[in-house]
Amino acid sequence: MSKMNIMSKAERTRQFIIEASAPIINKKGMAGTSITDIMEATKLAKGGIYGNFESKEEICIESFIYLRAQLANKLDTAVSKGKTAQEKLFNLLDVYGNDETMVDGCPILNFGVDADDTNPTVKEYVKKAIQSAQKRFYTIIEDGINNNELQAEINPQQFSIKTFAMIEGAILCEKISGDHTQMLIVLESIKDEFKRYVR
Amino acid sequence: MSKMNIMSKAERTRQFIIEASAPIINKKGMAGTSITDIMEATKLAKGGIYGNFESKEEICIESFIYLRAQLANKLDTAVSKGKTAQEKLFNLLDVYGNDETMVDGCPILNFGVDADDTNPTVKEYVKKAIQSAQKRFYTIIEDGINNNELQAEINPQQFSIKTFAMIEGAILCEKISGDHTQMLIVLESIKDEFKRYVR
DNA sequence: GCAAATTTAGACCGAACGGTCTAAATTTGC
DNA sequence: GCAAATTTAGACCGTTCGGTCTAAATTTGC
Repeated sequence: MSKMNIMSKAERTRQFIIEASAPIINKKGMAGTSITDIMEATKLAKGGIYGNFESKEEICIESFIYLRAQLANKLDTAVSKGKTAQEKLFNLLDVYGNDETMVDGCPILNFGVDADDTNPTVKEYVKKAIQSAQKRFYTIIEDGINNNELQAEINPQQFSIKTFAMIEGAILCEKISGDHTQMLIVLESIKDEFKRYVR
Repeated sequence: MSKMNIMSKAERTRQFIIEASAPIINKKGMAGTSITDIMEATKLAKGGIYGNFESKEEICIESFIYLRAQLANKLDTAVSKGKTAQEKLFNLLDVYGNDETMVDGCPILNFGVDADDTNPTVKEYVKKAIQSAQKRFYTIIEDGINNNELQAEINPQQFSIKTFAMIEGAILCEKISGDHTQMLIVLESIKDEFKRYVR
């Protein structure tokens, strides 16, 4: 064919399978998602799947990596658009507060709970994802202190751990109760707490 | 036999199956737990299981109800041992902070994430469990205000939502990272925030 | 545009799945 | 302690599971 591409056919198909599978696995869980589900979502036959992945587990792992990267990009972009620590933090929180972002739920929460007692490989990836999500908050605070934008009394470690935990918990409550106001209350109170330390 | 019991044999067996299955389902998830797992844990054959339950789903539902009741009792007991709002809250938080309590993870978190997109019945039970867990915090604060132990500026709704979310998020982080200090940091900062409103 | 290499369809596999059913074992009421 | 009722064991069922394999289709390099 005259069409050319940087990625080989297999690489493109592989990526296509990941993108089609990720939201399903994120929703139904690793054990709850069957190869048949993935076949239906991709309109590929078994050979098309197993020619590109050696196991369902590999698809699950790559799906988490993909979802996590997507979300991290979105969050990093939001942060980078702020100039001050306050702008960065509030932009970041607003992404978490945007309904659209978490339509299928947070992959860290979903894969974390799913893999915790069943899949050490995925668990390790989730662990790294949690660390970098917390670090995103940490860095904003730390920079704010160094800039003299924030009082040195704010504890970046404590703030980042609290904030991340509160958001993940709020995602759970929001999804189960179908009530977005819980997330909004949480985000507002994080902002209020932050403001106490703005000089 | 001469042995008598308030519960019939079937009722006792049913309860035994629930108690044996609940920790497994809490760990491995509903889809991830097979009837064979339950047979092994109970040392019962299929007939012994299906003579007492009409489906795996029913076992899952009853397992959640059981785990939730166990946890609620533990938490309510801790609260009842406090005289002041502060004692009640701190006792409650200390149960969450006790490693032993959540050995297999929080059923609200585990079943919530698991059932969210897959099982509306379980989801509804989790929703009720979240509401009553939040209410436990709410009531402590509300009573504290009415007693004049707390300043009226504390917002019970906001406090209970934040606190519950933070704890659930901390359970996730703790289990994935294997680091109990995150939970301790969260609990300490909840206590610090509370103290700001003590008269 | 053609031959070689890669990729995909789909039949096929054994194992495990949730669930049923009957006969044996056990509990129960008296 | 015995007959009736209940409960349990485990063989059995059809379905679905994850995964393999070969032949056909497609992409690739030249």
